Amino acid sequence: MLFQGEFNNAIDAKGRASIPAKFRDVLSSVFADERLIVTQNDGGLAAYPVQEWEKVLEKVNAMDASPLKDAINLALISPAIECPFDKQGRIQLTKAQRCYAGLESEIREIVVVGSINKIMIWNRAMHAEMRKQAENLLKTESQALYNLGF
Amino acid sequence: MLFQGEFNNAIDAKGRASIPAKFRDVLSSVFADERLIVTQNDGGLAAYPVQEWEKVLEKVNAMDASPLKDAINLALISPAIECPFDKQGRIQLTKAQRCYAGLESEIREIVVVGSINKIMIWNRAMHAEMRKQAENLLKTESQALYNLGF
DNA sequence: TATAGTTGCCCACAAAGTGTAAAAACGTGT
DNA sequence: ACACGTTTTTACACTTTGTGGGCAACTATA
Repeated sequence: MLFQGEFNNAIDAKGRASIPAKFRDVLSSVFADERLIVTQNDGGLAAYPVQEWEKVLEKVNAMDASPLKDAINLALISPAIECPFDKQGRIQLTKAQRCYAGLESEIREIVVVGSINKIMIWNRAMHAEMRKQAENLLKTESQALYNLGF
Repeated sequence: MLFQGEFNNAIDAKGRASIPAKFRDVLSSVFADERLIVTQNDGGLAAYPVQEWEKVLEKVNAMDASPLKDAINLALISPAIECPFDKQGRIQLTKAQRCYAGLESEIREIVVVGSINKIMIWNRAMHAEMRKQAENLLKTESQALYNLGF
């Protein structure tokens, strides 16, 4: 369990997103490397420690050519870019990244979510909507949840 | 990892496309050569550092004559021309190039995408459409993505 | 040779990105 | 509940980058 928990942070007017101190601690203590590779995934941004990202790259490179591989390259690999931290623990997101994640201009509210080996960054309103939909699905599956121990 | 990331830039009324500063840095620091060879590929424009382009040429030349080789020459090699930078970091695209890539007249919005050893330039709307289709495919392959570490 | 279109070069302005400092908010332990 | 240290946000100054426009040189066409 590396990255865990949700944090309601903000991006400033220049598009810098503050990453929770807990996640930065994980980066320096577990990975000894404060760099993040940020890509676009499923309407949000996904930030991987370099080490984890390289594992992903190797696996993708090992794939035979296929439409799936092309789609992965187009949608997930090409947009990926290293975003270094500044002294305040923030990363600068590019325009294209903010545009993709619905974080243009006036929108400052984000949620930063730990997801095992990566960190997800969402438009907070969008994330709330996704959660609502997930909860609706769960309501129809109470037996399955019970069996899982929830 | 040479060229990486997506950048929402513009072409001006004269057909000049600004290339992101990050890519220009890679050109001068890694290749020590600011020239780009621009060709047409898959509905967009592909720009190669001269050095990389020459590698491609050698490999194609080494092929035995075949319909495939002819097609490569016709569609990929012949249209290629060198596009030098102006002092503002832009390259001048020809009419034929803009026409091929769907960048006629009024269309100003492009996306410049790093793709390892080359730089792709797309009509932004077209690129968004391609991404959408890629993401649709990815949605049907969530198990495969998980296995790859995404 | 006149004309229109294209190309390259230059400048200038606006937008975006970077760095630093300080204030506000938060959490912890006493 | 209070004080303290940490974390996050705000604010401002400064630099870089991207974009638009002017102008002159060149090209092609008629």
